Amino acid sequence: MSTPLQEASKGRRRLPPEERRRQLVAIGLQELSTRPIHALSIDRVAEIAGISRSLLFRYFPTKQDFYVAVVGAASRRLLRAANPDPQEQDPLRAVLRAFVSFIDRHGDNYQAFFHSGFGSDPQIAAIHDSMRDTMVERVVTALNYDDDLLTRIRLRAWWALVESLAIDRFREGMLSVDEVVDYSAALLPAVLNSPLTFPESGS
Amino acid sequence: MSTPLQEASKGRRRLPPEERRRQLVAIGLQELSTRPIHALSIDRVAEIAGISRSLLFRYFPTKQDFYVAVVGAASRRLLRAANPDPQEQDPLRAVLRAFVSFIDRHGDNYQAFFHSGFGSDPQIAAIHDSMRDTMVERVVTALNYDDDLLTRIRLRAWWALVESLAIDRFREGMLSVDEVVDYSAALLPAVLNSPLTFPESGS
DNA sequence: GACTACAACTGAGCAACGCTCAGTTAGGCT
DNA sequence: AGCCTAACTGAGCGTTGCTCAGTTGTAGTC
Repeated sequence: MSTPLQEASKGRRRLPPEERRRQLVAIGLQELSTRPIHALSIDRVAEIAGISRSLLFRYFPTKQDFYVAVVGAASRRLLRAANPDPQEQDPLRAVLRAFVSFIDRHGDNYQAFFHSGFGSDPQIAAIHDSMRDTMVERVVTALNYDDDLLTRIRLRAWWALVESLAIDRFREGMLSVDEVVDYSAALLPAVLNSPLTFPESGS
Repeated sequence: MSTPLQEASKGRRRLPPEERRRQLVAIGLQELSTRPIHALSIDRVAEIAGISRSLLFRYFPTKQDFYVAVVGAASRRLLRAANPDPQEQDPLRAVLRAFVSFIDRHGDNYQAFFHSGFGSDPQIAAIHDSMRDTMVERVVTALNYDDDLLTRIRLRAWWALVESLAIDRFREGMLSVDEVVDYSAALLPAVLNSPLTFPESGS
């Protein structure tokens, strides 16, 4: 859209670094949504960008660096796009609706980047975890809740449930966004209040 | 243990194909639990096994084939190891306890193979999905439940919650297996009975 | 508008990779 | 002993990730 991936035929070269970097990451975003990393060569990225492989290594000294940058960008894009609408009355529903409707629009990409299983790549797993934590953080904020570790564990589990619902909704296409939002919100009290440990501090 | 990964120094060669295959998969299982595929070379596997790269390609015509075989084996191992104890009174709790305590014993491996995020490798994603479906199937069987699509979606979501709990328990180490089992079981009725769609067939 | 200087860029090339194929040899059979 | 199947190897091809010495576009000065 705003940044063309391929140079115009006779097109300009010698972009400012920031712009080139963005172009390369954009290409990675596009390519890695259909292919795993080990099936994407640096040569292919360079060819699409219309530059030499060497230049790519100036921006990303290692293929892994490129990979991490692309996945980080995907994560940031999700967090930006799934930002809750501050206008909405119910802040919890706002977070949920933002996320579920993001999956509605970009479900295939989301699955490719964050739900396909597998990897055991620590850097990538860290990005994934941090993304999930940010979403949970938003829920905590929306709820004005204490966030001790146990509550965090409950909320992470609940969020995994929400994620599964959002993806199944996208795949099966038989539930509305509102149904998923309402159902998820309805389950939250049970998740937060069902007893988990026997000798709790408070209560 | 039963199958040594490395040949004994002066050791025998020329294994029967089935045994060699098992050895290679075992090596893959071990290596891929710490490293992503694109960081594991066929040369390394061959070297550990004490054979030439060429031989490996007789068993697995493609690195991807090898990868798929290893992941499939990991999946089968999980399903076998997390089999519910038929002795147990409560069949639902049996499934849960089997799974949670499997994670307890092999959490790091499970994370590496099935929870690290990422991939967008269709064959791998298919194995992951099928594994999760099998676990949900066991729950359906344990409950003697109708399994229409909507119930499946609910159960898959609930299972995602259970998975998250089991992994967090493993990572944080502050919950007992029983606490996670009881909590998960306690949440199931709410998951199954909270309204999801407005015009349901029954009720 | 030519000169300079910096930095965006390239091309040739290396080691390691996935993968192939024409062979070699171990080991069970008669 | 000799044979014959098939488990195995080694040399080698194209491609990959990555390096480095060099080239060239372009912004700033005069």
